[in-house]
Amino acid sequence: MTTDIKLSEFELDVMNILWQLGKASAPEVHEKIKLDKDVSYSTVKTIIDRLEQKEAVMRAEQQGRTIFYAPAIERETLSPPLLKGFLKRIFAGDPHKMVAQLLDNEQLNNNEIEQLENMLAAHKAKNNK
Amino acid sequence: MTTDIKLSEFELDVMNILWQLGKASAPEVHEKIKLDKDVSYSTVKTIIDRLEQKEAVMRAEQQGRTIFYAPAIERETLSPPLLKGFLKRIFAGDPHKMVAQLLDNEQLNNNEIEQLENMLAAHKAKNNK
DNA sequence: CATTCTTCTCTACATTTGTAGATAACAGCT
DNA sequence: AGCTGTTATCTACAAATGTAGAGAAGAATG
Repeated sequence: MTTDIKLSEFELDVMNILWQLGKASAPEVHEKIKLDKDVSYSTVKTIIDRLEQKEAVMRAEQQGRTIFYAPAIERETLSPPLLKGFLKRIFAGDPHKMVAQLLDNEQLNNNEIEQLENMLAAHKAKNNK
Repeated sequence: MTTDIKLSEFELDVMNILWQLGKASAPEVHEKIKLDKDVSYSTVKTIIDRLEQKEAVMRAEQQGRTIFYAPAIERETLSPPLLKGFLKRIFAGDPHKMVAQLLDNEQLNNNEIEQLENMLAAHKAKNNK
């Protein structure tokens, strides 16, 4: 019952910005969002308000009448259930399918692939312990 | 233009069943869905109808008055854009974050990890070519 | 064939989501 | 103090989504 929070795509876009910046005012978030799609300030502010309602963001600070918002939930808290659901829905719960596609889509260079290999090796080690 | 198709969670659940079974009647899909959550036949049928509307499924066969539906879109067609969006929203576009979490959440045994390692090796080889 | 069962079709509705305008209230400048 | 720009608040609305009942229509069976 803890992480029963459900965020929409747009809400996640905003969360992402906040996770990146740590905290930001609504106009700042608007600016960032506008790099991707053309929406009005009001729209963005509404999303932020809803996130506040859902207790996904909090008012962290205030300068004059400008409110700075910060995430009230960490990415690491949200992502596990989301990844699980996504995996299930899109890849029939099979991690291999997913990694395969990841490799096909993202053009990872050898360096990056090696990092992944290291991760795997580390996990194998942990399994064996 | 082509794959500008947008499916909801529930719709994806149904697609998943169809992808698994190849084809199925609405009552069959309902039965499968009920294993996970308790919804009425009507609800499931509505979702199927919407999928048909969206041209994600098609009527493949008819026995008596029972219609058998089949996917009109393959998982492999849908998943790349979805994975991309998901990666961006949930993991700030960083595949490493995602794989790390995948390893943490899914308990992969060494065998499975080795399969992933092979995949990576294959990709490295391809990169070098 | 009359009845019952199954599946489909149609309609409906509350909630969530994306979208934004109108207006209020404060801050900064002249 | 008055004006102007900025940000917040409030309200609204269409579309998408989850949900399901009522009723029709064909299939099965006594």
